[in-house]
Amino acid sequence: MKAHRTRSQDRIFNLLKAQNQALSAQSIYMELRKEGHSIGLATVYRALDALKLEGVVQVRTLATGESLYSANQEDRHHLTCLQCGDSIPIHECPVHDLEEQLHKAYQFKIYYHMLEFFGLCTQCQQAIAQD
Amino acid sequence: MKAHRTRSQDRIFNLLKAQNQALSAQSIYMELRKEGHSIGLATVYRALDALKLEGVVQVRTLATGESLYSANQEDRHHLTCLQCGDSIPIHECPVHDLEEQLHKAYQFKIYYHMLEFFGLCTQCQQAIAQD
DNA sequence: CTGGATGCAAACGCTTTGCAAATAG
DNA sequence: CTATTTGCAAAGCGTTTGCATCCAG
Repeated sequence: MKAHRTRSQDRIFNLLKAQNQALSAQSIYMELRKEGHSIGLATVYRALDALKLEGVVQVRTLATGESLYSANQEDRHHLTCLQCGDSIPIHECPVHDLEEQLHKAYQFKIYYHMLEFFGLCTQCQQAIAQD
Repeated sequence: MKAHRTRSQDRIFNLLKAQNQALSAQSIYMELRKEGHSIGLATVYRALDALKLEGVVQVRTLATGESLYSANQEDRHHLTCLQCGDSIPIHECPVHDLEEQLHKAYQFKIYYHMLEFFGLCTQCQQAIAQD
């Protein structure tokens, strides 16, 4: 078991903790460069992988294939429009009890969950109706 | 509003309906070629987009960035291991009531939802402990 | 001195786009 | 005949990998 955390991992973890929203790997990269660190994109991805496996960073994969990373443990779920891609954050979340059950039933160590709703936002419903 | 559905859309929709598991765009493409249709990969993606917007096809994006498409309406949620990528399907789902509430609260037309759990499977928990 | 961590650039894989040919109505 | 759909090839974009260098212990 590797107890130790590298310098890049520390920097990235701190950056994420200071954030109140999820960041893409690319924006983490650009942010760190802006701060003067000569980090590489590959390192960002490698560090995120490690933090992910530690369970301290969670990932949300967008429909575009891009992944957003965050270190805060809040429930942030979304209503995402299939047409325009807009995401409305919601806070309701009825799955914590289930998480406990699943842990017992499958011996699976659950770090976090993702709950996303897909459909059409009000505007796009109207836009499509007018076609 | 486009009522009509193209030939490719029909073929793909039928293929998906006949399936009891979600398929990637690439495997849909290969399956249709195998059946003798001279379809292009671009057409597959375009048709999937249209079906998605109709609300008759749902998408699940893997951590790899690949998307899986399905036409069945079952609740198929998963426990996914962050290390080995293995997915255990589960059937519990406590979010349908919430869906109704959200529809009313946000005027958002919900087609489907995705509920995914991430962590470590039993094997990977052990493998990591032995490092 | 040695193994891991790092940066860069090239490779990779899925997806999207440009465009001309085929097709539908 | 006009608009839409299609297939192909090329481009796009986020991510991963190969490799030489750097750094920590």
